[in-house]
Amino acid sequence: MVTVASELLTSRFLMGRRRRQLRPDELQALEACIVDVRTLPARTTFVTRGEPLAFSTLLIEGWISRHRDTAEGQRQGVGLQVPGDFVDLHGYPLGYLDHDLTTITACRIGLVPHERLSILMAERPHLVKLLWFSTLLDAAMHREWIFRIGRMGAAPRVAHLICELHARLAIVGLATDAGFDFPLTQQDLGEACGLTNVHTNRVLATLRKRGLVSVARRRLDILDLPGLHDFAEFDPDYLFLEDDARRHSAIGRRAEGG
Amino acid sequence: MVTVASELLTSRFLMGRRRRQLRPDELQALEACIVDVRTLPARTTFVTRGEPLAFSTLLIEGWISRHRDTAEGQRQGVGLQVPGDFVDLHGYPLGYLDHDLTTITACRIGLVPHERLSILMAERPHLVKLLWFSTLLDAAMHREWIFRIGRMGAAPRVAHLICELHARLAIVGLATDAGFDFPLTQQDLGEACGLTNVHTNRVLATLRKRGLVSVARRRLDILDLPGLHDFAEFDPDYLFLEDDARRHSAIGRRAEGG
DNA sequence: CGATATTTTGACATACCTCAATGGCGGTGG
DNA sequence: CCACCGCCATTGAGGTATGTCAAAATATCG
Repeated sequence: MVTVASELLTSRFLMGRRRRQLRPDELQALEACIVDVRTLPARTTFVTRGEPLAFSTLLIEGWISRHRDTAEGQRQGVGLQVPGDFVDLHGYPLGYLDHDLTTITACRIGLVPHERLSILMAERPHLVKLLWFSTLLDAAMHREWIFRIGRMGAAPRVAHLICELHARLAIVGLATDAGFDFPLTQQDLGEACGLTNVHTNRVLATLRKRGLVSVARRRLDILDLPGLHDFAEFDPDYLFLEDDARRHSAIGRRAEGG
Repeated sequence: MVTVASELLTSRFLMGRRRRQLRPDELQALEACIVDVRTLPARTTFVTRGEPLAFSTLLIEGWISRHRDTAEGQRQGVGLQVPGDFVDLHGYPLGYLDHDLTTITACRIGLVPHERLSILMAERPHLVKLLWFSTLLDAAMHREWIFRIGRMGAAPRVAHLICELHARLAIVGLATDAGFDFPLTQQDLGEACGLTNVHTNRVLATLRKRGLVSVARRRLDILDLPGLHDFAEFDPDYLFLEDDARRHSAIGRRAEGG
């Protein structure tokens, strides 16, 4: 388990995106909005569709799934959240969510009352623009997911999600180009890709045979990152990474004419 | 063609959602942000992925598609915009878009410079929260699209999109429970649903045979709205409609215990 | 009224799903 | 430390929804 360098609960928020635009006083103001820190066990649904919300949740440690379920018990993932994500900030302007939030691993979360956000709205327009920006990152990822599920075959689809998770974890210091801790079951992965667990299993077998990635024992090993990016036709423009974050690893090299 | 009652270019913005929260002075302030009105011909791409943006676009009349294209020329729709939608307001916090914007019909659009939005940020926090809200509606629709494409069969999938468009057009006065003008080709519809045009054609045939909807000559006739909602398992919670808008037609009746 | 885009139909291919059984790993308690 | 139990991963056989390719019919536009 990697230790966070800074003491701040918000230390990973917007890391690798527009964090440099966060002035120290703004960061302090945001940090001060976190009135409580809680630990949730794995596989716990803590926000349900339609429930009125008075708090938003900053994810400090752990993984969270956003999902919608059918009456027949089928589940479609609509997002995956990793440390640094302001999981349900959109609950503040919306008032309730259209989907559920469930922990995948045990999680540490910070609670931010909506009244505090209203104070920021009035007093800190520049910070608010960054908060707004962070909710739009989710929307951009949603669009990529629509594209992925709508037009890509199963194997590149899974590969693409792995590329996305790698890029997002890398910028918050939780992945290297060699791999990362990976708590998703094949069931979870399938739910995020619109696939059954059985077919997800077969896809992972082909990705391993192709020498791209290997998933085992809650760990994902990247065998060939450029090959994986090619196979998935991964272009990280939609993640709105800072230039620095893109140069630090193979992420985004393709766009720079490699 | 329906005539807009009010003279305001923004008259349909947030109509049926939280428009009542827009105070008259806020509406005026927003209207004053529109520095230019233009007409675009049908089938014109006017914003491309990655291009730096200095304006956002309010759609006054016409239909617009948001989409991502593959290298091989396949297209996946990631959103459809109808009058009243602030099409690329998210370009303001993001700086550029991750997708393209293309007109489907000829369109009237209002241009809003980002500097004007920055002034609103500083001076009108309450209005900004409503603008933020409106961008999150897109995100909520994206999530529903992920669900639709990931877990529903082709026929309910198309039916669900039709339900969504009906609900959205109804609240801005462009649809009745009998139907609405429908400029999408079967190709367009397929692109929005992750289907081929051939299969979309077959799906529309079955929806007609089931007595649900009939699409012909740029017009969509609803034959059985409750039946359509049932078939699509349509629940409009994700559209964040005002209570009034939900009571005015069959939209949302199901949620009220019908 | 001709040209072009769109819709419709058919035959065939295939990617993914379903159901079902087996195998392996990890945690828990004796 | 070992044995058990439950979850998760893996494999197989067979079905089906949707895609592909191609041609004909029909609408739309200039």
